[in-house]
Amino acid sequence: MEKLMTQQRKKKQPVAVAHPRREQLLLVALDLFSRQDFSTVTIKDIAAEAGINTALIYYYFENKQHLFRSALELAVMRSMDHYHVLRNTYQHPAYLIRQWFADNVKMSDTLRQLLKITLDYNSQLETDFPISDLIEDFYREEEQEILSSCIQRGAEMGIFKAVDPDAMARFVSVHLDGIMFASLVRKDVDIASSIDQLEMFLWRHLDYDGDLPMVSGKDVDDDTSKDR
Amino acid sequence: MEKLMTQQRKKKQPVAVAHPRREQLLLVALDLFSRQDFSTVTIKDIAAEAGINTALIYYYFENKQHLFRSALELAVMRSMDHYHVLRNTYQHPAYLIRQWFADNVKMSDTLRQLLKITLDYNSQLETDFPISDLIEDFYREEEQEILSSCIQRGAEMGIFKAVDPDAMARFVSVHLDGIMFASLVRKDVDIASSIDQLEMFLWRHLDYDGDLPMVSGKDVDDDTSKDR
DNA sequence: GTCTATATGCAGATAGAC
DNA sequence: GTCTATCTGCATATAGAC
Repeated sequence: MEKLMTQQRKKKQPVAVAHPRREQLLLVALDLFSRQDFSTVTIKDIAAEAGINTALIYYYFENKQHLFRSALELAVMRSMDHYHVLRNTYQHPAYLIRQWFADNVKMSDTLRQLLKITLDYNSQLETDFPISDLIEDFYREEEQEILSSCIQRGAEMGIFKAVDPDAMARFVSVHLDGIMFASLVRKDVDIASSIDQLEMFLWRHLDYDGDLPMVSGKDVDDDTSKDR
Repeated sequence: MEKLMTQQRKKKQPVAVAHPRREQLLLVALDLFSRQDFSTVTIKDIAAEAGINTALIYYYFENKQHLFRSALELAVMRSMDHYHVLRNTYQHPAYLIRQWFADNVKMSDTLRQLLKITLDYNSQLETDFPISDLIEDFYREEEQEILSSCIQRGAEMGIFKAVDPDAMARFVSVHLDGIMFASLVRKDVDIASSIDQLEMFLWRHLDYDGDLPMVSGKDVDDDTSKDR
């Protein structure tokens, strides 16, 4: 019996959007995997949450690990799509950076999920198929393609002080991870204000007053926000 | 049959040091739990690594979760002891802060373990006995007792610019978490230089040149370093 | 495609000898 | 204290009817 995923594998689009049931399963899995971890989420849980039978999952996915990987792929691709739209919507470095921060606040749930799942994955499936490529892509998009290039362009335009763009981008990105992590393990963390504070720090280090008018009405819509 | 741990529970010192076998098990567990996570580390693994029989673990610990919790307690207490010694060794705010950074580099393995285990714990045992108290203690010691008070004292001495000490301490502490997290999921993270960079940022924000002579020979010894 | 029924294996935990 | 032997339950995964 030729199964579905072998066909999926051949396509260039690994995260299926065409198959509604498959996608539904991915979304359910993503949600569960982000709240608990790989081992505590059972196939039955996922099936129950999706309202289908346990065995059906094995029609759409080879096994639990592949389901997990696919769910993670979906999450990463969504975030990267978002970044991509963001990059193409704003040209001005300061605007783009400011909007990037705002989006991170809006997407904080999704990002926190991603962060937690990534960490799980690392300790669970080290031996198996790699995931690092996905994660590296994600961070490169975020750091190099957005932050670093903005900082560099801003310096060339003369509105930012010249700093090492890569180092600065890395610093901000690492701190953002810290915020997400802290919000997972500590009660008294306010993500929005923490990100605000991070933004202030960045402006200060770029010798930029950051006193931009908020670009309202042009928000890049976060289509994952309806998850909650 | 009255088991051992009931006696342990009565003592004021929950992490046993008196029982060598028990402590050995905790150390082995700590090591394994930090590399994999709660579900993938089996009782058999721990027993095998410790060179004893599976059943013996249940003589020393009620069940797997209690073993896990005890191991985490041990790790937290060790770190807090370390902080405590550090606090009592250096009085000068700038020295203490500088040494705090240096120690974090030296203890980075331990801290990374702690961070990962904490996150695991949160997603595994939410319903069970709480761990938040331990973690909160740990962070308070690190942030409030060391960083925040140093920043404040430095400001009173006139060597640091006056900033909100708690906010600044929080920022540094969160960033440190970010570094540890990043080093877990990304290949190209150099902990030492990342922490160095964080230290630079702090000095800059305190308007302090940070050009202290290194206090050599007075290092607070890290007695957990022999783990590796 | 979706289900029922079931095989398989393994991890956590216990009983009890020594 | 430490072991051998074993129970129990549950999660992944498969076979096969519809």
